[in-house]
Amino acid sequence: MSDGFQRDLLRGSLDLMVLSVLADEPQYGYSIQKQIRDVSQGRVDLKAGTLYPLLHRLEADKLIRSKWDDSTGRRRKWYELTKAGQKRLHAQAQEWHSYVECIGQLLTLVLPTLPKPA
Amino acid sequence: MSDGFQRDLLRGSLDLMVLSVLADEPQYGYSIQKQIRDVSQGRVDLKAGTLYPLLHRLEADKLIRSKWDDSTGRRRKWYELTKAGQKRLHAQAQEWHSYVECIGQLLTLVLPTLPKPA
DNA sequence: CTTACATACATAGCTCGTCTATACATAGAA
DNA sequence: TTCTATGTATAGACGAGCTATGTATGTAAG
Repeated sequence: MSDGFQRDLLRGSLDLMVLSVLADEPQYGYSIQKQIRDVSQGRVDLKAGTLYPLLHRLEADKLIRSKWDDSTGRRRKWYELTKAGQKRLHAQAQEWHSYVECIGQLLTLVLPTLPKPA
Repeated sequence: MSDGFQRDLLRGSLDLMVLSVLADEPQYGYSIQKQIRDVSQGRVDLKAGTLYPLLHRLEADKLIRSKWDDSTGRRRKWYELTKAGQKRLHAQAQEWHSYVECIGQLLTLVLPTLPKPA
């Protein structure tokens, strides 16, 4: 993730990120990478070595499915959510919110003076 | 973490949790574990094999310091934040809020219909 | 009394997601 | 033609958190 967030923060939420950018419409690896980088203002910059294995894992788990497009000079592998992927996305989003709330409580409990999120 | 959150969510935020429960007052391992379990309503239940190595790592990094208390039958190792630990805590809290906001944006951008956090 | 459980700390070894490094190939710009 | 951006891919290293196990004491139940 280059600069930006410390590496381990991503762990466990990268799936959520990728699934969520696929929620709208099918995309290919490189465009997923770019969109996440843009939305995060460059602070989450997935390397190829992170993204592609992740996509392969999601596909192996039947959460996304892929289709090659060789019609142009650039070979692109398009991914889209499966039904299971949509379910997983919603479940993970719920869990994420719940987790955030949980940490937030811990922080406000013991550190009421801590600077609040913007 | 037993049931509750999927394992990788904790990654990168466990340090933050432990540092934050130490912000108030010195505590020993077992009490840290209990407090985190209580605040999270049982959903973050650190195993000994997770907590103690983590504490040793934090101490090796000079973010906390320890002192044995053998005055009672129960040997307890009390930990407290160092100055560096306080700095790290605030930095990590900031980063956490920033990261949460970032993910939140991604979720609302592509999934405006997603259930909001409570 | 002795059995059981909560307390209290510790380490060895495993898992597996993310990272770095490397590889190959095309399109477009300098 | 040389450099950059695009586009996908894998091998190997790293390391945080997990499981399993070990030791030992205080306290309550039977």
